[in-house]
Amino acid sequence: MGRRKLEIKRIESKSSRQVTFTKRRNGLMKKANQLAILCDVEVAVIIFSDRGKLYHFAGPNNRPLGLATRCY
Amino acid sequence: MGRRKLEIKRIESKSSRQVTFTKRRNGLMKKANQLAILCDVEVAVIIFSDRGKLYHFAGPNNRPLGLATRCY
DNA sequence: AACTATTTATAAGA
DNA sequence: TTCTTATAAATAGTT
Repeated sequence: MGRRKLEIKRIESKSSRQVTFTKRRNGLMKKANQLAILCDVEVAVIIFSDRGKLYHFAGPNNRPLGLATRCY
Repeated sequence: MGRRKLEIKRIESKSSRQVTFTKRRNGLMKKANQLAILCDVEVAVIIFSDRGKLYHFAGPNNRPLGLATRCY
């Protein structure tokens, strides 16, 4: 989505990969949150790279989104 | 997104909620999968309703997406 | 289940 | 790296 169609394969450039990661991570979190609210379900998203981990679980009741991510 | 802007709040109509759930669940899964591939990270998505659960974890290596969902 | 009118996400660029 | 903008993609309402 954007100026040009992007082929879905690993982005070789580290800097580009980092930029795309940040943008798409935010987008995914937003979508997950919307799904949770609109459809009244609980959603958790976990993302981890091979070098680090962070995680965050869905909240106590049935609404929040959990997101975990780390990128190097 | 779509014919009209949708306010992000619980969809009251059960049938509409179900339809939206299916559409957006698929969209979220696709986005998660793209993120995993493009950015070379592992992603898991878990969705559960108050009535049922299904879950699926990220695969053994660092690529696949895990998705779990159930909607009533 | 399909179809589009629109909205949203986002790839490049600035 | 934060903002902009052209374009691709997702999807709300409809058929």
